[in-house]
Amino acid sequence: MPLEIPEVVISRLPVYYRLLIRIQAEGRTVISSRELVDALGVTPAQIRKDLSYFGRFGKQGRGYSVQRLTEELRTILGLERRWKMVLVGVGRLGRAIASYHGFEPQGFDVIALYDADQSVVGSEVSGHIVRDAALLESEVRANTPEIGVVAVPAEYAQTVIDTLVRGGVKAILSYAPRAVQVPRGVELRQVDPVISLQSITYHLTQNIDSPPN
Amino acid sequence: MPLEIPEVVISRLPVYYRLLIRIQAEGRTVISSRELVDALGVTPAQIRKDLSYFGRFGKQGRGYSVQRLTEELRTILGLERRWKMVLVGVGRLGRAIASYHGFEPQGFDVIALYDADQSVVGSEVSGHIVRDAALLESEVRANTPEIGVVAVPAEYAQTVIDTLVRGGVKAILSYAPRAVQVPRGVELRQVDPVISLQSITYHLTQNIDSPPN
DNA sequence: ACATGATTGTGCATCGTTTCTCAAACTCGC
DNA sequence: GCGAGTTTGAGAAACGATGCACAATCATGT
Repeated sequence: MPLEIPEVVISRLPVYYRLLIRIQAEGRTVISSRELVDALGVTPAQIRKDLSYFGRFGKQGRGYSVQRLTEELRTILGLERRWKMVLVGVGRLGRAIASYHGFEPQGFDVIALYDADQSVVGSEVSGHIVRDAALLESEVRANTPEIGVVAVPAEYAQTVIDTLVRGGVKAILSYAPRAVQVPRGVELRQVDPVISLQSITYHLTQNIDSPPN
Repeated sequence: MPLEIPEVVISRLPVYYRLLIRIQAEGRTVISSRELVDALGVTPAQIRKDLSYFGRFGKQGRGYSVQRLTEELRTILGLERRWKMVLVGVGRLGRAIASYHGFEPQGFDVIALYDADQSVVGSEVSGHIVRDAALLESEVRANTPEIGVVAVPAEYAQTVIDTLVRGGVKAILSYAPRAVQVPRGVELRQVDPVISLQSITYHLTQNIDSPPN
């Protein structure tokens, strides 16, 4: 059943989920697709259609129960359990990721740090002893983290990803500024602010005088 | 002329550009759309069609001149000049961004840092004296940075963005984990690893036994 | 000079996504 | 309990993006 759901729809669900958490914290109990739209950049029809791929969660004339919908999305997205991540690369960027406090409250635990540089292996970073990247594949196999986070220099990214995949990781979050490949069945997401900036500058260059809208 | 070019096309150009830089560094002078595909996840036809929105850069029977195409993309994307950015929020995340060495070589300069916390205002971070966020709007107006980078806690993100926009910034790169709004004519990109992870876990939850592909 | 083989640029068909629309279902006030 | 007003869910239309296929063009070797 869930195999024909468009990827764009999936990518919007976490946005809905996060907004609902906030609305719930504000004490609202019911909300319509129309009201959800105001905070997001989408149409009511799109929200309704997106949700309709997974079931009928709303009530005509009323809207959606905030609690019910939050729970449904949590289930759909697989956020009722915790997920284990290993972080490879403990340079400047890796350290920032390791010390980021935004993962843990959302159910994502960094369980180990790896680096190939022997001068940092063995040192402590954010409560973890940095482990030797040579041990990566075997330890991933043993500890079965689901997600590998890659923060190594661009030229090593593909090799590290290949190692993670051989170890059995099923998803990669890459911060390396390079196009990389994963085999079918492995999920890949890339975090790349420079790429984002470079599509921004295209638009800034076009609107030499800004549009009168 | 360039106003009907699909946004998806624009978003792929920086990826092509980055790959071409690497190919150029490797000494290749000519490359076909077919070969470009191997490193990326797209079809040759898509690359050709994407490029054809902007002109005819290839030669039949041969392919594209790596140098010519790199230069064309640099021009199209507006990367022949430098761009000024201000960074708002000098917490853990903001410091990591301020010290990131990946922006400057690509033409993006952080010209100033701001924070509302008086205990960090005046201190030095990555070669800049942190300035008072109360001065943000007037100093943005005076110094005309094109891009505002937002790394404040989620609850302040919208307010900071509104201030940046009032000051005349025409693009926002937001690291805040919250849906935010910008007026028409202002470009917005969001960097949000948790959102990426949450679409990953949807797929990990589906493939309880991995697909046989 | 010509034949062979390669590769572009693009019209067209296909595929996917978004938006429109409306019957059905619900709420609320009287 | 009834009527007015809302809002959902989903089929269908509209829109947009992708991939196919091929004529046109170029390089190369004989």
